[in-house]
Amino acid sequence: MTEIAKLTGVSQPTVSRVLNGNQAVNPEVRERVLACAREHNFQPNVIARSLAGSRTMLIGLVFTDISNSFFADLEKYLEQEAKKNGYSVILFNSDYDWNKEKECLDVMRRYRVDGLILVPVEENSERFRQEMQKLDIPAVAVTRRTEGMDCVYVDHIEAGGQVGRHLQELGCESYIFAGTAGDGKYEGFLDALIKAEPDCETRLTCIETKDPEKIRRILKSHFEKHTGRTGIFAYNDRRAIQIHGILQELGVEIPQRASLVGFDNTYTCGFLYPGLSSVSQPNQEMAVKAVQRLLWKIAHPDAQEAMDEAMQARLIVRGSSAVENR
Amino acid sequence: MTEIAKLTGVSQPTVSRVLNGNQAVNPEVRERVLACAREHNFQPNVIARSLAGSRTMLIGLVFTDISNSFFADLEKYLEQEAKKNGYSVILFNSDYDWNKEKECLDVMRRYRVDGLILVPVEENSERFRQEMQKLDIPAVAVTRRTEGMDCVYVDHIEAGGQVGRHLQELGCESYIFAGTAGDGKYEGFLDALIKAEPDCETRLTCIETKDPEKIRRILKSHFEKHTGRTGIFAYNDRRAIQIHGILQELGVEIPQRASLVGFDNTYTCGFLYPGLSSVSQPNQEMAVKAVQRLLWKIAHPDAQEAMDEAMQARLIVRGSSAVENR
DNA sequence: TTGTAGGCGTTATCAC
DNA sequence: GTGATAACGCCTACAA
Repeated sequence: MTEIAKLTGVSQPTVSRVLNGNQAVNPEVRERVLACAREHNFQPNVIARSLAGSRTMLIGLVFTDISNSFFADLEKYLEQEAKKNGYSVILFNSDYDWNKEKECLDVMRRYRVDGLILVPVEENSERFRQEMQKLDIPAVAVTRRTEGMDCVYVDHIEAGGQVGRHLQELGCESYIFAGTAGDGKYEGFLDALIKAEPDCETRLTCIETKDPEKIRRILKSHFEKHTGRTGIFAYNDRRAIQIHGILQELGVEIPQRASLVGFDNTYTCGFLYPGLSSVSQPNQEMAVKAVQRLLWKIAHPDAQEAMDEAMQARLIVRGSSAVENR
Repeated sequence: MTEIAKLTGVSQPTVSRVLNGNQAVNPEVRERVLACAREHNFQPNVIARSLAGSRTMLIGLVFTDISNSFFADLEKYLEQEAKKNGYSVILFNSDYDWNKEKECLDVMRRYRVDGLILVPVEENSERFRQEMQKLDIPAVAVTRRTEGMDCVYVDHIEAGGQVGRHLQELGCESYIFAGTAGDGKYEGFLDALIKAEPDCETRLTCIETKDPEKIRRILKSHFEKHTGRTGIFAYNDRRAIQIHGILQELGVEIPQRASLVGFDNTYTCGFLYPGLSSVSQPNQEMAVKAVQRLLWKIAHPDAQEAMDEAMQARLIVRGSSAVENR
């Protein structure tokens, strides 16, 4: 800037004013300065700007694992929305590790990011709450409901319910849930089933392991015992795709004997055969909402109430749980 | 820092020296300062540090599309390696759009990133070369070979060759390549085929479209006409998975009538049935190499020669192109 | 409308 | 060893 000031024969602050366009300057001077800046492809030093002003125009992103395509997708939309508002994103993975997450947060603090969007590892632990308090940076949690903190997420319980009702309509005789039993998806799923069949819990198996070999054995013995239709709900597409493959390998007909539903509606769902039914999360909307809320919090630092609004997921039915397939 | 200085009764620069640990300070003072810093959970302002010193400790990452799981995976390793060396990453997507890429680069310049790792949209265009020159930031291209610029990438031609030879060994009567004909993968694939069967080009079909319906029609008519074994090579797993599904839908036996090979070896490959053969890129090694090279360039700003080292891909054979499957 | 002065939180360069 | 003091590149008064 100083250089441009010299070249155009004005003072450095004037250059600043022209480039930021917020204050009145002589049109003639403005043109001269702009031309010079363009000519030299001047890019303002945002580092200096950050130091002088009070904003860094940085949004910190902390994911558990960006190589999960669901998060990768989300990050794209977050970045998009951030950029639209003049912000850039700085990104870290916590690897589902609380200590790494803590480290990430420290680094964010060092960078004096204006705001934080994160997928908390321990969304409701006390130490997480304390850490966030100590950090004192406007933050929004995504994907997970976080008590006492702004968050946007889809209602897993409700989504699980949708899946439960859907599989029930198909006339399943037994059910399998692949994932953690403590999950909201499980809860909603089970609740929906119980509502219509109070005794169904006896016909519901939960596969918690991730080991493909174990999953294979469990499924094999299950389908040897059960001849009727089984409704399977996997807590994410990755797991669902895995099960999809195992079922094919075992020669279990999809959807006739096994009706399968995944979660996240990743692009692969439509590519499989039969297509994988899956619960679609409103990714882009979540991203937009999270960024908007964050910007609002940045603008209103002493707002009290935390936003806690569940978004609706939508079940996309494909071949793997088609109602009729004859 | 100033505050800590006051609290401990030393000067601010001394605090700086203690915290950076590079200069000699009185051990007693050191302890006092460290304790105070810990107590207040002091996080140095890297923005100020960047402005004062000459390094931002930021590495800019420009991807074409991080929602592609191959890139997402790569970014994880890049970030990991960067962090290991004290760097943080700031991330942008170019969306395969040259103008957006240019914008990203400008923003990187504004942030005065110390170095740049990018997946260029137009790896060999003149305007890209000029832009990089103008930018004048140490940079390394990943994934794509880039004339005159440091780059780490896998040798697509060689990889295509591996696939060609593999499919040939299976005794295929015709071949399909799904992807852009100009690609290195295609080139190597074709070369390998021609080497053994000079006339094979007449039996090679190229599917360039991305439209699933069109792909479906082409495959359908192909397998109506050809009864022998067809070797199919898709330029990435995404496309391969799509074809995998279509083949199943059409009732074409894999691998007996259609032997399928993808590219990237994403996690889904092992989950499909039959498992999808795929070319595995050494993701982590590429990431490490890229970061290391970048750090080296940052340390040696006026090094002349560009590194241009191709890495080896490795074909992972699974059920979709199993040699025998009876 | 414009220039001058001071400061943002560090690092770097001096003397002491 | 340590404390002044001057940058770093910009923004925000304030004064002219």
